[in-house]
Amino acid sequence: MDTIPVWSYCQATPISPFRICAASKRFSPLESWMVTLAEVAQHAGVSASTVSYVLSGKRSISAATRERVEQSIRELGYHPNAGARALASSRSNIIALMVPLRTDMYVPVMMEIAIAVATTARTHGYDVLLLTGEEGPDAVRRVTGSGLAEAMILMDVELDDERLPLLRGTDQPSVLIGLPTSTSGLTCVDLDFAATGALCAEHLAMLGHRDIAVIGEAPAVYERHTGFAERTLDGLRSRSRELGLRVLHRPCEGGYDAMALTLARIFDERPATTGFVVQNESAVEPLLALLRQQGRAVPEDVSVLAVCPDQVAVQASVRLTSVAIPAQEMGRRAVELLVAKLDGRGTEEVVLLAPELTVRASTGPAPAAP
Amino acid sequence: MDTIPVWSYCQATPISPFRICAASKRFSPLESWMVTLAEVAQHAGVSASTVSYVLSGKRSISAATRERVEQSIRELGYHPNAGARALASSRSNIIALMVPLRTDMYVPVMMEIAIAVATTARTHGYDVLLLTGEEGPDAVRRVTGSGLAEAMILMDVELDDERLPLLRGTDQPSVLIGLPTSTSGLTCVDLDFAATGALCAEHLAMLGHRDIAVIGEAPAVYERHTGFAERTLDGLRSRSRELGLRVLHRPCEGGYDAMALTLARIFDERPATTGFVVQNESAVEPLLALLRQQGRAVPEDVSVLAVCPDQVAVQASVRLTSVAIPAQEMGRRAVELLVAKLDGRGTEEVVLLAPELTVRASTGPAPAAP
DNA sequence: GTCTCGAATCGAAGCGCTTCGACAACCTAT
DNA sequence: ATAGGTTGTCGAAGCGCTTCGATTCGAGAC
Repeated sequence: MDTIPVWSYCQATPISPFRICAASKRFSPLESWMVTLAEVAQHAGVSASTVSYVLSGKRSISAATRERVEQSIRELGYHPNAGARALASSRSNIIALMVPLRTDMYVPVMMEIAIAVATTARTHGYDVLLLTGEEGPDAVRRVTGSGLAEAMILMDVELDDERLPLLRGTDQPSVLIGLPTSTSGLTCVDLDFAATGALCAEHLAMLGHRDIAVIGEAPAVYERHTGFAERTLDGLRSRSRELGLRVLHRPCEGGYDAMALTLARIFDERPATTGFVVQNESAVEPLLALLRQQGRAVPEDVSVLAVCPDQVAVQASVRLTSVAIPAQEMGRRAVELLVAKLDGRGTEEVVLLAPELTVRASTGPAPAAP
Repeated sequence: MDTIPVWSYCQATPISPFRICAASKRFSPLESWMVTLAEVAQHAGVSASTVSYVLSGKRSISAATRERVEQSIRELGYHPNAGARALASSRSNIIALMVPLRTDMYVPVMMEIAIAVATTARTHGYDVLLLTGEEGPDAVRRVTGSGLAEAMILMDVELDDERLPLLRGTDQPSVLIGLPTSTSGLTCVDLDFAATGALCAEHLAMLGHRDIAVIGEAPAVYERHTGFAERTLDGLRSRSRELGLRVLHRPCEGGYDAMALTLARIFDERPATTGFVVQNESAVEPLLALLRQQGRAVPEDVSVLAVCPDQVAVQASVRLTSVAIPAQEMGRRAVELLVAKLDGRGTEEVVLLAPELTVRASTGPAPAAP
């Protein structure tokens, strides 16, 4: 729809010899030889600064002028040059998003967060630069140092993340998705995993279960002290203690073979186990299949409670009672907090989203003791 | 091959006397402690242009000078300003990656591609801007127009994608991951899905199967004419014809309920079906479970052949014979083609990766006809 | 000893935009 | 009328970097 009548401004605006020569070399009307602010200004018969103010709205402009300028912008197909803008204003309108390089867990959640970040950022006029964890702390230095991005969002935060000192040491706004051990001077968004764990314990306790098992993420996830995994466990354990539940925690790689081993060990050690909490998407289906195979009915004999996105819960072979992971919400909130900081409103703050448990078909009253 | 960015050495941002005097001249609010080229030049006792040439290597510099400059860069913790660079050189060193907004299919593959793109891009000195499909063609216009990104990679290309005319009409390099109907003037990377389909047909035919069923992606995927789904089907169908296989194709939403319905219909219409080709990650596990439940053994009674990443194939309840989707390779190749174009080498080109079938435990000889 | 050429360096002119101070032109209130 | 505010617009000074001559200085070539 942006038809660009090249001729109209070729005739009208001999700005510089450079321009003329470039324009005459030009072929297709769609081609992006950049139209500049100055050209728009000349076309509209105003000064460059006026056009700039029309664009930014930082000074009042008469309706007539504004209209004329906007018309010219449309006619010429003008797009402000991002580099020039960034240079002159020290604002790049880009925020960096650092996603984990590893794909040993929860890829769909990561993706959903990333997409939510990107779309929310756009509604606030920002673009998103995608950084992988590969570069590690250097990426933070590079991006802050070069002014490429004016703020950043970090995912997959470890409890004692090595990027945090850098973040604290810079005046560049940032938001973490995840919750490190110390949050002083930081802004964080996350599901309240401790409350999530507690909620799981409560639900199972309420149903009369006494022995429960937690099927966690892969051991590696715990070894590098990923916050959410440990926090879920802590919350679940401490609430369990209060409620008199016995808890067994077993990390699990996911997949059938690993799950089979894990499950065998669990029933070996605690034959009376009747409740499962699973926080590993790739372990859900294997668990259900193995239970079925062993003749344990869900939810009559054992209950299974998952911590996973709703979509996974409803697509499983048994519709799972679950605590949802609100990936989109997390991405959205992170951007909003960041934008608030960039606008000067907004503060250091920790936002913990309250967990919500949805009862579906995988949990029920504990069976009467044999 | 690529110049190594000197500034990546520096560990911190030490304070220098020069900064103080320069800073007092300046009142940029946010980046008031940015070290500039000029400051490095002054510190090293050379002119700004010399520093620039040290950085870019575009003119010869004596070893002594080079060293002095690099020393200063390190001491001052200098990072070139991205905006200024982009403005002066018209090269932003950013490539845009447009990912699909929808998450109705193959999220892990998308994520893997995205990460491969990001890491490969970094090795060539580029950063990646994350665009979602939400903005549609406008995003292309915005990004090319503003010079924000100097090139772009598009994922989730439809057969007759509305972004293609824009791409053809601009001189901005681009690479598609996927294969539209017409590729003239475009560079594309994709798995050769037609060959993939053919390969599946061959494998099952070789094993003696006569009636096969294809469990495809959700109907919506076909309705919007996503290339890979249709091409797989075409390849499979035409090779099947040659081999005398009868083919039934049923799209499927994924999940247990949808799969149960689909499967029932298939056996209704073609009771003699003994081979399945699945191209829908979320349908794999349901299919296996249902077959098991119906007393059909895999691979003795029916064979199941998947088109999916290897990781999915080995984690399933039966180790699946599969044609791999080489997500990483695709991302990597896309970037390499793009960089080649940006460097002036490289041409329009269609790269189709040859499919590779790995035999695992889910396919075997067709059972003797009853 | 002069001439030429290449290597090494510098100075200056932008790149396209934002922003600040200046200034007309018009309003009110005196 | 005049002082004092608005309002709308302009000119010019950068932002930090790249790049294109121009310049200097030795080292051969003659």
